[in-house]
Amino acid sequence: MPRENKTKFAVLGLLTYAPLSGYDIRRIYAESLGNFWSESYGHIYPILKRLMDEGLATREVQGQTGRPDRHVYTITDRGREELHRWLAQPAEPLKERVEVLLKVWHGWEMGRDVIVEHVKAFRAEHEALLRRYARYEEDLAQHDDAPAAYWLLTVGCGQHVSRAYIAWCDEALAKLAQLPAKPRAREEFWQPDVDGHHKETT
Amino acid sequence: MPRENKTKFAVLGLLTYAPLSGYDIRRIYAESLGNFWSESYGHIYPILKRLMDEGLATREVQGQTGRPDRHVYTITDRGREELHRWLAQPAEPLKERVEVLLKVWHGWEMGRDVIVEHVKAFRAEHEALLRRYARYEEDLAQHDDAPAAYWLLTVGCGQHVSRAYIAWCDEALAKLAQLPAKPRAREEFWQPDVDGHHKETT
DNA sequence: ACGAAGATATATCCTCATGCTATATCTCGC
DNA sequence: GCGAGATATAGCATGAGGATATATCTTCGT
Repeated sequence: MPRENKTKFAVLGLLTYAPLSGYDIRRIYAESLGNFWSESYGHIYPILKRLMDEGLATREVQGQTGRPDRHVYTITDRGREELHRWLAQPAEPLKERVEVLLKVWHGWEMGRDVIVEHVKAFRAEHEALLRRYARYEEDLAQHDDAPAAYWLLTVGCGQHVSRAYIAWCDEALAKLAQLPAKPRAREEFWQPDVDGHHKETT
Repeated sequence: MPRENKTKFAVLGLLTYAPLSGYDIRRIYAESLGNFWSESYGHIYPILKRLMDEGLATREVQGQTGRPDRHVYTITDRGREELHRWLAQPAEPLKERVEVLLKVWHGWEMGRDVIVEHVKAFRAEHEALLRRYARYEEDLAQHDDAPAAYWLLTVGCGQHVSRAYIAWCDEALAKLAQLPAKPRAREEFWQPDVDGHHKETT
């Protein structure tokens, strides 16, 4: 079975709350779903068109004086069914690409100090995220709609994860401080292990 | 500036440790880098070909009796320079797509119990990951090469994150237990807020 | 001894995802 | 009155992902 287009469901999901245009969706993304679901904005318009073709949404073109027309999409009953079908399915396992870890992994190739900088930057990134989560949490706390309870859960997840990353950064920085600073000497290791004593050159 | 092909550097990075074939790379991925860096195997062979075209690696074809030939790639000095150039650059900010959170976000649309199942499955996924990390950590602890210190750091990160996810799951399950089970009644909320009292129907 | 299952090995295909860019006009502050 | 930024839709090129094709050898159970 081919992979499902997740963007489709993210967009469909937003349409359950109100009829929206592509531009609206993009804006709402940035401040809510964007916390845990990266979206390619260039993908939204094609998806909206497809939703219409498949009968999962209807489009109403609102002519505006001066500005380009607003294409407002409304979810249909079939669209809602399709969303429910997906929501009921188990989520696929997480696939991560943590670039900073790919760099850390090659630490010995580059030398310690470069890695230290990467880890520090990563730490700063997550401190900024935590501040962002706190702001969003405050916003949500103001209206106690039932859906907001679920939205708050997703924010909580981001907070747990960012705190974990920060804790790891601190731990990693402490460990890095005890490693030799020099990068590898070219033929120093990973030789077929015949003699059993390949030490680093400090 | 266009986006950089990260796969290229992941592959190039592995080649710094030994000359490898596409098949080798795929296998090594699965058990080491795969912990934090998902790779599309269908991408590895084209990348290897490109590395050769760009003079970043050389290829040696080892004819084998019976089996297909092994194409073994060796990194060149230019390849190593290219890798170093990338390693020195700051990592791009993390972009996540946590599918389970996208489902949780729509919890009110589906009803509580479906979400509870998703969270439980997510929890199990990370407990399995933690077991995997523990095994890998043991393996690494056996040979105390200098590069292994960096590899251990990446494992530590995975452990922090998985523990954070598990903690969040427990917290979320407790909170979910206190929410009403019923999914939303269609026109119950997100109306333009004229009257200020839209309650859920429990 | 024989077949099934799985490892070894390279490669392609199609779709999804991403980020940049194009295009056009209005609004607001300076 | 002019530039910066918001409003609005859309296309393009490349990166990423996963299923599948192909072919042979090894290992294990029966």
